[in-house]
Amino acid sequence: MDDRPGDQDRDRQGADRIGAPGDARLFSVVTATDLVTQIARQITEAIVTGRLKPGARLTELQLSREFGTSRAPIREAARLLESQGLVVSSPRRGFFVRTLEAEDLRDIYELRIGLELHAASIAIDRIGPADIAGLERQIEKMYTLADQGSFEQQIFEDFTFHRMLCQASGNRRLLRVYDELATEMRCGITLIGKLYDDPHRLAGTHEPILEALKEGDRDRLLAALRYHIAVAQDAVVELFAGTGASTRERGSGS
Amino acid sequence: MDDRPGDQDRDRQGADRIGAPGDARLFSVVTATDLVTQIARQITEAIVTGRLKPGARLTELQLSREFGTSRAPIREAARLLESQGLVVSSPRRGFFVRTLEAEDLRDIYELRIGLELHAASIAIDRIGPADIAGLERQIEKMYTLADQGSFEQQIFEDFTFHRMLCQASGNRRLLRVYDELATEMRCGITLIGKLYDDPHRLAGTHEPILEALKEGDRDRLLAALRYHIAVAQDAVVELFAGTGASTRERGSGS
DNA sequence: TTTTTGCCGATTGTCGACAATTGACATGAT
DNA sequence: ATCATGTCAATTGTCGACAATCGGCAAAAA
Repeated sequence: MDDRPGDQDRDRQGADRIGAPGDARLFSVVTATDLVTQIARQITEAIVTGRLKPGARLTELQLSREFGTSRAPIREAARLLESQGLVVSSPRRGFFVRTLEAEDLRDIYELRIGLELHAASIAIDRIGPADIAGLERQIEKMYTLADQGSFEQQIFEDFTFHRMLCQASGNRRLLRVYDELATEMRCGITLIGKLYDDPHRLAGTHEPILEALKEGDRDRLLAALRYHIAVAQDAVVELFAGTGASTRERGSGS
Repeated sequence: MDDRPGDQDRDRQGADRIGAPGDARLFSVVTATDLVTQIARQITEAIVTGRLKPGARLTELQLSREFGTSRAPIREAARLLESQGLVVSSPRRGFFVRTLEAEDLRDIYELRIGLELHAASIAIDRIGPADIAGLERQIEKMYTLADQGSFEQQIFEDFTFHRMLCQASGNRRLLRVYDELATEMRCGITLIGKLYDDPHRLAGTHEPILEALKEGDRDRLLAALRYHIAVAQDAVVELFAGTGASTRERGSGS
């Protein structure tokens, strides 16, 4: 009776050191990801890119026809997405793409402030040169993408920056919570459309954060980060309110 | 085509106002909860009470025999638990009850400090007399349970207090994150056994928090809360290290 | 006309079975 | 003795089908 899992929650991609150290890899790992993962990924993609509108109904039969699978993997993928808050399930009516109210966005950003400030406060004591260099490169990437690059890419790289910050805290659970929030934010942002008029400004607003982090100035770091997120929050909420106060269409009758 | 969910994420129990306002309810609602929910609940219960030891292997067949159902509900329940971090799944080996390392506990409590302090900082501006009264009652309950009451009940009521605090923030997502953390903490605490020598002390340590909250003194509130959680963290981590540095048994051979 | 009742289609909840893959063991070669 | 290979049981991944349940519509009664 073998009763121990192979690896707990190590990164699935981290299949390094196969042979002797320093050998050039001949092949890349090939993973047979199960249908559940693929389906969940595709649905997530459709939601965050806005191809699937909030409130859209998803029936298992329809999805299974579309994916060419049986309903079982669909169900599991849907449950996965439900636990991430991307869809909600009405007991016997099916799944619906999550609708975001203005209140939800407020909650998300409010929580995000607390989370990232805490992460930064921890990270400033633990961060090493490698992490700082990574953050610098990330800002660089954002600048180059500001000239050429889609809106979605810019948002994505912005999220990556903040993710790296959370990662620098060394707290896995904190990072997981950030990831959960990030999906929800993406879900809400894409349906707003253009967010920043000037992409360069988006890239630039990260520099004070990095500066304070480099100098080890906790107060300035927290202030800069709080300001940065609050600005984003105001922009999002305002734009969101402008587009109609809710992603859910009002009921036509009654 | 009807394309709107009946209710988004309102409480399922909240089936009030059936008839005219003020009528006495004749019957209580009867809910036919599906197998997945029941199974997930039972497994969770078994894990947090320690009946299922960390690292224990769970095969679908065994569980389906035990529950008397097919494997489908088992699978979905297991996935649900996995998303909550109570079990981990090795791709084709099955599910294993999550093992907690000392590092995990450190992460959990570290995150908890950030989360609850943020919650308190928000709540202090929004909290009303009703919430404060609720917190007071909760402390009372803890005192009475200190004399008579099981260890698990005391822990449970302690968690309830902190949960109410998070709830007072009015931020649904923050509350959700706390709930996630709470299950993980329960998962780790029960296997340690007795935590506080004096249950009265456990109840008493909450009073400074409530006092500061009542007076609207933010600094004192945060300090009291930080101290309270840090004490708990130290106690847990220390006891945890004492019992063997990890919930996972070391490999016997090798 | 309004309300109640019965029915029906649509959709999920659950099941049993098959196929694919894994890890472990035994066998054979070096 | 050690390593590689082939085989096998165990377990998951996936499928198609059946039954239970729900929401809505139409018909009948008031």
